[in-house]
Amino acid sequence: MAPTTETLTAERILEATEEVLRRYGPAKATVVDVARSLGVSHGSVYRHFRTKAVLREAVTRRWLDRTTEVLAGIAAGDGDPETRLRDWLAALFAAKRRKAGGDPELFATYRVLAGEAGEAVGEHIGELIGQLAVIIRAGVDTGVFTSADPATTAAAVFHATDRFHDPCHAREWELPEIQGEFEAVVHLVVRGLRAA
Amino acid sequence: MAPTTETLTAERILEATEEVLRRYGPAKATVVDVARSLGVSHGSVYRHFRTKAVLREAVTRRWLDRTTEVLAGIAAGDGDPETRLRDWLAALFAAKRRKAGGDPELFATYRVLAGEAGEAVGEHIGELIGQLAVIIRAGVDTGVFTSADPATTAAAVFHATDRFHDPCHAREWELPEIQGEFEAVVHLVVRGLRAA
DNA sequence: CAGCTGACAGATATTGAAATCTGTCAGCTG
DNA sequence: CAGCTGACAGATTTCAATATCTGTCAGCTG
Repeated sequence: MAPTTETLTAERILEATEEVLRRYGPAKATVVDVARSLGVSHGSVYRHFRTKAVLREAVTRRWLDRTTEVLAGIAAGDGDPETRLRDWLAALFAAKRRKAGGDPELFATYRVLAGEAGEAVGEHIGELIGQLAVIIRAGVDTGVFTSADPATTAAAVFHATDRFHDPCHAREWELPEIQGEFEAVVHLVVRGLRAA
Repeated sequence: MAPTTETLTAERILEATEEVLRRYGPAKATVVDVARSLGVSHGSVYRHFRTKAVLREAVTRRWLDRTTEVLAGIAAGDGDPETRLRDWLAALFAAKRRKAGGDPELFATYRVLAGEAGEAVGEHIGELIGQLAVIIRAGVDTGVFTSADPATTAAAVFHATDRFHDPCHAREWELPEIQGEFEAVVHLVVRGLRAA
């Protein structure tokens, strides 16, 4: 498709793979398609990624990391912890909702990839819970939150809000009442964190 | 299969449909199979259920109602509301986990049916949230809980625990850490309900 | 005549042969 | 000689022919 003289790098292959996935979807995107779009033989792709699964997982990881970075900025902020927590949860929900609603096909594609990816998703969730733990610890330190074990509490906050970030609930994010439900859950969770 | 002299009733058709679904799964269970297992022609089945979709939804409703009944007993209890809430949530989670883990194929079958059913699932969820609202109102009345609007709060409690009852999370119910996660979320939610 | 049957039209699912893909590797090329 | 190619074996997917199913209804049966 686009025969270039440039060197074939892992980076260029990942870019091309993302493009092919966007165009053909997860079921029909093949390694041969990726090679074709780079103007090389598929054997060359296998030089950089041992298998198709490894290539796909690398694409998934990239995609997940983009979300992580944005939220890391909020978690590392220095404002009042309760506001930071609310902002973080709202940002996560908004990002997910935007992706799912804005380009449903691409979102569906990444949902399939995430289902295939072995470690990647678990690690991503671990990072997000780690960010929540930072916020909660900050709250405990300033005396606005209570928690015997911030890591466990962070996981609880993450799971209590699963409905608003786990892709398996994506269909429900279109419902008109979803924003109210989100606010009610956040209200309940924040109350549960407050120092007695 | 079992030609009986008994009258053909909606009840008997539902029973046979459940059996056929259990045996063949949701993809291969046909109206013809149901009729065959009752020893009648498929035209007779259509006399009681206008379409295959209506028949399947009726089966789904039956299945959902079995869960509702068990929990209604707990919700209507007269013990301390916090304990009642904990028991109710634990019973819901235990029931789901037992069904999903005990007979995964049957559970997968009902998951497909629930996905097809239009109103049925929404109504079922509405009933469960209604039961939670009863418990929360009891807690507000006795002064152990605080809630400006028990109906909204009940929905928030239900959604905060989605991870532990929504079938889309069924795979995670096998994880060893799930029980701890459940307890952490319940702890957080109960704290959020307590009167300040 | 109330309830059931079975043939039918259009929609959907199954099947198996042909096409394509994955992953490997010996050898070509710059 | 480092990096790429393209043919290959076995696995997977596609596609079109074939079979089955859904929903209807005129007519049979007890």
